[in-house]
Amino acid sequence: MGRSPCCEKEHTNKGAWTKEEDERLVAYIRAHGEGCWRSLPKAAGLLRCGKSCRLRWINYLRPDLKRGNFTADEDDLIIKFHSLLGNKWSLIAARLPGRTDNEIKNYWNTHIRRKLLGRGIDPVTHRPVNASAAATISFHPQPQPPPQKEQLDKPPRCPDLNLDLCISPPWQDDDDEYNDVKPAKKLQRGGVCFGCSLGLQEECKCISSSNFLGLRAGMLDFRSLPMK
DNA sequence: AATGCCTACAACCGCTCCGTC
DNA sequence: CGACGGAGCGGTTGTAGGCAT
Repeated sequence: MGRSPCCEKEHTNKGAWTKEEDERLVAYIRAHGEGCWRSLPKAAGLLRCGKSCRLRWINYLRPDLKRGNFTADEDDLIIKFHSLLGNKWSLIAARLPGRTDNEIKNYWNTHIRRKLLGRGIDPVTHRPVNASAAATISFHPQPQPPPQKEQLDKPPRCPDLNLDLCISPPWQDDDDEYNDVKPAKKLQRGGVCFGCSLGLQEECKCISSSNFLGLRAGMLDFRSLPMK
């Protein structure tokens, strides 16, 4: 027995939203607030999936959205955040007020990726393209003997890449209790805050206050800080 | 004017996370 | 402690509009 679908597909509209649908959704959320997306469409009189309503509100209808072109400062921030966080668009969006994860993701794929490639920078590794190629080559520099069975079960590890989403002092690697914590929890349990890791925070109590990535303090507006 | 290609972005889909029971 | 269900995330797709031919 599988999970029940999030909505009755045969009774829901798909594709672009009409002005009337937008107005209904906005009016309902203004009156009742966000939340309970699954039941919202029915309550609001919309023939839409709850997920679709949530996406439309978050990415397009929310009143605090900035919209319009990205500034050069925002470009730089996105690149910096992406170099540290990877494709964690929601985390990046949380630090760019008025921007959504979808918007940043699209902007990255259509503009910034190309911009970095044009500068000869690999948009995935944030290293010069030639260096990335060299790193790839050096990863298997010589013909390798046939892998053992246990090696086949594990993906190859690149020695240059730490794929764990964790920016933290090295001592935490030896902390067994800490290693049992899921990555998302680790982000909230200490280490250097995101501002410090970028060199944007001049005075910060990130370690003592466990304010990594600004998750405890809420949204940080890095645009108010000097760019280096 | 017609056609084809390219770009940008809104929206969808499938999966994971996380709270609740 | 595991199952379930809602919410959220990230990858991908669809399509409208712009541009070149």
